[in-house]
Amino acid sequence: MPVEPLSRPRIVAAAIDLIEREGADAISMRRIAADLGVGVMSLYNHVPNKATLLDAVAETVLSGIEFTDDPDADWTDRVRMQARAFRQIAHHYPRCTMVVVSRQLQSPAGMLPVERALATLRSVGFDGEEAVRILRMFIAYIVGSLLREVGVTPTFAPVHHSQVDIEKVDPVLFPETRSLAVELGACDHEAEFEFGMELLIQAIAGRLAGRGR
Amino acid sequence: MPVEPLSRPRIVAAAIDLIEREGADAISMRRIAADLGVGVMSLYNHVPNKATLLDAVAETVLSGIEFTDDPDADWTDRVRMQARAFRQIAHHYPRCTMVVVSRQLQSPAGMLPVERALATLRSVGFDGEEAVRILRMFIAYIVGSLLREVGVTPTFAPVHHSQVDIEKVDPVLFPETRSLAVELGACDHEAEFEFGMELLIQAIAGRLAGRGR
DNA sequence: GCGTGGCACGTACGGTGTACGTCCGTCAAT
DNA sequence: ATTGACGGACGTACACCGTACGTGCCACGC
Repeated sequence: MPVEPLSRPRIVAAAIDLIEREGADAISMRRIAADLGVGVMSLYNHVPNKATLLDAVAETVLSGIEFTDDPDADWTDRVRMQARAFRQIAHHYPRCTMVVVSRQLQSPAGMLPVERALATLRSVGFDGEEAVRILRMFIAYIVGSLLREVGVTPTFAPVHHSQVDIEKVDPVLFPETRSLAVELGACDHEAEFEFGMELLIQAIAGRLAGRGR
Repeated sequence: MPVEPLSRPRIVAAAIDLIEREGADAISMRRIAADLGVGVMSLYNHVPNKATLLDAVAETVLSGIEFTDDPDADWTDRVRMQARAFRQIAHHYPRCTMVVVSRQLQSPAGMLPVERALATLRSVGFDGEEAVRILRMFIAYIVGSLLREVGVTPTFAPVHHSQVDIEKVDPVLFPETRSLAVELGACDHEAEFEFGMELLIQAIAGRLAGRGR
């Protein structure tokens, strides 16, 4: 039986699968090869080294983003949709998120979202420099949010939902932290993300209005 | 001559030093021990394992933040100062930044900035829930910004200041990216950070005003 | 004097990424 | 049909990693 021949996409897929099953730390060339039922060194016929394999993982994950842009919609809705699409990767590939954000890559997969966002911002009336700045700000916010989301479940450890043991914090040194312990302990990532995003949209909308005068 | 006895702070300092000199990837218990002129296993008398050593690194770096809070200043200035203080770590310890943000820790070092920020926000009039949300948004933005700043110099590689080879991008597929290549290539991190921060402050100021009516 | 406990250290084991050489199946040119 | 080249799968080997474990030293309380 001719098993599917080894190929770069198959290797990348196996890597993603392994990361999602056992976490980013568990990944190794030997484990990937074993999962594929193949010798370790065979991988190197298709991938130059581990680092570029991880780059390929990031690129593949990123290219899985589904952008459904409606040019007729309100521009704020278009921004919302694009930001949410980006965040979706954290749900589809939670364990891969750290790999993606910790590795800046220069490829069409990373450029397409950029192109879409710039087009949207420019169509609203922002000039080039502003569009780039606003985009960078959005990306920083989204990346930071994703890091928080995945950071809270590094290994899907026992729930441990409160970051800090309430009893342990000194009420005189940290009065606010103490009194807000319950709010700090719980975190509805979805709501949190939407809250910040709305604030950002509102801020750039204000900037747009102030610019029109 | 009685060389300074081995101790946890000395080990942590050596680790930070090593990371700053050779990058986060170069760190290993053997290298740290060698730098200290000491056997590898001696480290384990003061540190249970590598993971908690890195936690200690993060905590030490974080506790180096200098907060100079002026309770009489305008609250927007106080927020500005706290955000900038946080970002300072990326300048003092550029190579350590990734270690810090990729590791959520629960310790006074991580809690003090939180306490300060919450106190500031509450003093302005935000209720607990809002203060936590706003703080989380700010942290997400700052962390994302720091990641961008350190990501651009992963190994202090040859300048390589333009993320993408302008010639390589297809002008029909990526018209905006192409026409904004120069803006995308250059990035004044300081200005970029300030821009986003001002937008955020403006946004929450607007929220505060709207809340007062 | 004599335990005793902390600390530095060496050795060893199982893991990692990957350089290198070898083997074999396929295909082109003779 | 024979030969030659070549690409891909694979095994071996090396340097390095984190760390469990045992050994020896030295300063201390009794």
